[in-house]
Amino acid sequence: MSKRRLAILDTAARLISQQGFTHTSVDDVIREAGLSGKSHFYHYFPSKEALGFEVLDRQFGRFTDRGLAILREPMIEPLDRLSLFIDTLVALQRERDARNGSPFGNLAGELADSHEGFRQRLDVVFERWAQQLQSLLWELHDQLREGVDTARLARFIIAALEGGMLMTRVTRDVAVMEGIGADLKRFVATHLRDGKLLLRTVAERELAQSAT
Amino acid sequence: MSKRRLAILDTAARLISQQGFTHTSVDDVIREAGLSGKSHFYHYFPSKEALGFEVLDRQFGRFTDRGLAILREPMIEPLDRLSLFIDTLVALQRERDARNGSPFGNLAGELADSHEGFRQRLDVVFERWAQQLQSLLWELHDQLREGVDTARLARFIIAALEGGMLMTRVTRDVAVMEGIGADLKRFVATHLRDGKLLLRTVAERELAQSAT
DNA sequence: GGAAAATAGGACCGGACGGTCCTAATGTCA
DNA sequence: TGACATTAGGACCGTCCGGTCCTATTTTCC
Repeated sequence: MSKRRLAILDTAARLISQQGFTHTSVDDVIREAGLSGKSHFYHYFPSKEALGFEVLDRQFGRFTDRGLAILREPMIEPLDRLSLFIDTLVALQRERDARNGSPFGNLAGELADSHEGFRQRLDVVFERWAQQLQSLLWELHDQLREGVDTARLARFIIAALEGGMLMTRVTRDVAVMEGIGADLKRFVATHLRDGKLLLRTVAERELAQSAT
Repeated sequence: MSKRRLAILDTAARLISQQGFTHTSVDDVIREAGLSGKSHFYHYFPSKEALGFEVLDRQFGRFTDRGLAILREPMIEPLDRLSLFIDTLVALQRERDARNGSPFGNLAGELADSHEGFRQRLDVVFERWAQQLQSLLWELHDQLREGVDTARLARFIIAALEGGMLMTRVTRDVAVMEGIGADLKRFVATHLRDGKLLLRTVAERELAQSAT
């Protein structure tokens, strides 16, 4: 994969997350990526749609490596991993000044009904995400109350997070996302045998670690 | 308000919820509403944007009258009202074959970042919605555990529902929405003093009513 | 009957946009 | 040196789209 190609993908990813797919023109990408013209762009990608698909795939790859990876960290306790993951998404909203939201949620909102190709890819994205969460919940199996539907809980976590990012984007208020993160942790905690155990925040986790 | 005007608004609402605002052209509306041409449309609306704003306002009006109204029903217990409201949104997804999702969430996903006018209107929509939920939670005040942040809980409920509708639209699977509705009820129940009290489903409510 | 609103129909404009085509210079590596 | 990918630059096309303008006819209501 050439450097240019990567630059185009990164530029497009940024523009799409800022303006949406429809609102991002090929000319925008060409200008922002410093290409010389249309033919330069079409030298690397057969169509705008193909670019969009690749951006989505790439974005999910990054998310898998950097975001979902937290869920698999072997050195951290499962519950703390989940807590950390939620904190990461909250922090992401803060960094972006409560703009942009979730790349997947945005594309879903924009194209799920009108573009079957994107819908299917997003379906896969959410399914993989749910699987990662489910794996973590399985690890917690002996700490979980009986009868917990892990698949359902995994989807609920995603829905709450995506809904939270959507509302944060509309209200432009990071506090919304913070509240939802906190509530979500408490909800997960109610599925534990020791019902009173709340998920620790990052700060508390670091404190506990430095104490040992 | 003339009949034509209303017909245009209804047609536009349908098209926008199916294809999104950007993807719905004025010519689409003209064709589907049976207008004679551009001038006929622009006789009633100054611009496509104005049409969009009015569609949104109207849709929220309907939602307030038919959806949020459940939250205010004086003859039903507050908890049952909330349960009914959640069931209503789940049923709506079922009716629509897990398509379309929430009109507000869709517009938010499509335009929150790129169109300030829509963003502000959607902000108001979510705020009013949250206020209605909060009023209901206040009614429940003496059944609630101490320290429950009603504003935060109200926003969480909306986020979970909107996220659920988004995921349902992507997966095309109503079961997703059903699971989220059920989990959401259980989450609300954990805020009650009697922690074991689960929110009743519509069926259970009717059973209980017919028994009295 | 007359004014005003509603309906009808169509030509047209300017801009955006996805995409094609063509030519030519420059770099890269065997 | 020759083959090939990359970079460069621009002309062009067809389509869609929001919006304007103009001219009539029909309906509604005072």
